[in-house]
Amino acid sequence: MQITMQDNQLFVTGSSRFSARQTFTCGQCFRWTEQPDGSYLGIVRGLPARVSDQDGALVLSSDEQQFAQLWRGYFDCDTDYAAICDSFAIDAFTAAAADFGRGIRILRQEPWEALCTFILSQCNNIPRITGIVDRLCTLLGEPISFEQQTLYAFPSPEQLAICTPEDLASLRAGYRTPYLIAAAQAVCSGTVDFSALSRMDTDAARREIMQLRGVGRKVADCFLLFGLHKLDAFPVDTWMKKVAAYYSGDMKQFINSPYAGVYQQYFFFYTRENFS
DNA sequence: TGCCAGGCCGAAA
DNA sequence: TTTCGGCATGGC
Repeated sequence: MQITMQDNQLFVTGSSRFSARQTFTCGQCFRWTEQPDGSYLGIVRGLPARVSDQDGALVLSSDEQQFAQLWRGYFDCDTDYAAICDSFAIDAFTAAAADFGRGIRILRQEPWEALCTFILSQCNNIPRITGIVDRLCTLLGEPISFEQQTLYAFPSPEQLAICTPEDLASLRAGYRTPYLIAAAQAVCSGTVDFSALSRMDTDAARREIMQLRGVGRKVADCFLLFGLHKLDAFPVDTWMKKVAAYYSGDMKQFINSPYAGVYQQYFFFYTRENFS
């Protein structure tokens, strides 16, 4: 990994090229908004940033200290994605999927935010999920000024735990609203402990988080992958069937792979763009 | 207008 | 264990 500073921007290059569009629009996160110049604005753990890519480099409005504290981990800069991509390519379909999504990084998102956004994702579409999350942050999140704009941090569990469904009616999240409040209360009471879940193996963590109302196998696996970066989380029995319908090969070697969760996102991105 | 979205829950078979 | 209707809402 190489880091250079130029015009108050950090350029990060490594073994794999980075694509802001692929990383932010592949469906793993819902809080980065595209700007007219093609860059993206977002907030992670209360810290705002502008992110873009240039010749495969990750370009970040950050200093080196903040990069070391937050963005290096968030963008998973120490993982060799080129090697992972290459390992996918065992036939024409997987090679095409890997090449198609070669700029994706599996972000290390804040667990609480990932849990909420994937609770909201159930039986929903990405534009609407994005809208609900945006309204949630505008309603309850801390406003933060950044480059003459106001961005909103993701609200804390404590803020959500004291809300009633009526308080959140403006989100228009439908039957998902009580699930969100219940999750917040579980986090506040210590029933759900992200640090403890992070230390568990994937199956144990899945069983724990599925105790929450409104968290089934699909939401749980998205939380495990995107919130806890457990790359072996994999919802074989849900949407992957749709992928398998397009794909006649043997899925077992993917399901058993330590990078099964990463496959999930590459396949999802590839099939969504090409088959939907 | 009608279909369906990156589901989950609970009842019934 | 599997199947199925209901659930809120709104993109397309």
